[in-house]
Amino acid sequence: MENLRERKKQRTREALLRAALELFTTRGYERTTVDDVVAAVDVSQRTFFRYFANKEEAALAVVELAVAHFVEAVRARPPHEAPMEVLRQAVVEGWDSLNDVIESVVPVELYLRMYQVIESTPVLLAAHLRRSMESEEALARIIAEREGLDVAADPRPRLVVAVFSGVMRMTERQWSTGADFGLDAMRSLTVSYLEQVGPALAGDWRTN
Amino acid sequence: MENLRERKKQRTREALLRAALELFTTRGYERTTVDDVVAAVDVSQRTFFRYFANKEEAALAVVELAVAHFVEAVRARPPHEAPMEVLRQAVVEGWDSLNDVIESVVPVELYLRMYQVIESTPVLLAAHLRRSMESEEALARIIAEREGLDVAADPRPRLVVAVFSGVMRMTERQWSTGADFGLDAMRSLTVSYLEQVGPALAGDWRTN
DNA sequence: TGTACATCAGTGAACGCGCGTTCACTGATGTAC
DNA sequence: TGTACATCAGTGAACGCGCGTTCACTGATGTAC
Repeated sequence: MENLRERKKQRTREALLRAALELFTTRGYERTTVDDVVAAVDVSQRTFFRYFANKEEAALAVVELAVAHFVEAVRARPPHEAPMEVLRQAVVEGWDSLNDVIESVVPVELYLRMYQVIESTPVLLAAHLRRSMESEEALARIIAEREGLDVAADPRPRLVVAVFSGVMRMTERQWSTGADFGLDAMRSLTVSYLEQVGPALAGDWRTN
Repeated sequence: MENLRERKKQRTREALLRAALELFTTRGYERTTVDDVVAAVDVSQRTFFRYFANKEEAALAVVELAVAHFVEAVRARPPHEAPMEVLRQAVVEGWDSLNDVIESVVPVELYLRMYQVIESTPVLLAAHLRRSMESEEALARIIAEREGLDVAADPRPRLVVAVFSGVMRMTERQWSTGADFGLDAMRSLTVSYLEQVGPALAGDWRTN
């Protein structure tokens, strides 16, 4: 950002990203070619691949942003909190600031629509899930470090993250296919589901 | 299977599948073309696509078999068992019979090697995760039905499956990258992790 | 048991397609003096 | 403030590649009589 060259790069990247999302969300991911995107921004195809390793990466860039934001929120939790509580607090608190983070790059409304495209496009959903797996590993390491544990020796950090991520993925799914599709709805769905995990795991539901 | 034509089809399919797995596991998935596979079996490329919708499907066919086997095991659990127990029992018991199920199609050793290829090939891992998501939905419906619940109204069936699947995915990952890579090791890893989920979720680990 | 017809797995060759790569190049921006 | 050189984003055109599709066809298997 410090000099003109950097600012120009930033602008080119954002123009590409916005054009890509606009096309993906209106025409569909599969039916948008990289050539369509570069034509919209009026740069060469080569330039696109300078900013994004592949088409997929452009589609998922904005989700990556949200994930990074969440991971940072986890890192920032006070050291006395228990693991599950750290994750829960980070995700809930993350929603509050997410709006601004997204908006600084691309309209939130576009982000939300892109989310639905990802969930409903098999290749994108698949890529998204694989990337989520990678963030799980990162989260497990953060938790382990907080607790002074070694991920290779103690499975608990990975376990708690795996459980948490399982619930989050289910939340994403329900959210993206549901009627109320806004950041607030996601927030309350998250809270509600995380509250119900305990009871759901416990014994026989019929005796409750 | 009833007539000659069916038996021939079966044999063609299995020849293609075996050749594909053999090539994928030795040369790698990306560096094996569909043309390589059909050349090994000496049929036309067109024939390959008659049996597998795409290259990916051939690579994941044998995993699909194991998943279907597990889903059946879940269906077969006695009605008095609690949800989490159903899943746990089904997966543990599933391993016992899995060997025979796999072996009837392809050598188990090839199956195991293919598993490692899937875990280490980004596109395949991504596709595998997406498919797993689909089985999660099927499992949730089975659990809901057992309990006389509606998946749309009560999130607990999906929650318990999401948690279980999160743990299973972590198990797969640890297993496939670990030293002891056999069906028995997978079984004991599963049991061990499922045992530790409760404690891992509970409060502060340091007080234990 | 034989004949006539229907079905359908497999053929082979050609092709469209879009992703991602490659190259030598241009011109704007940055830096040193 | 000006000059000379270095850096590097962007160009444009061409290309390789393999997946997956298409077509009209052949010949083996199945079925009806």
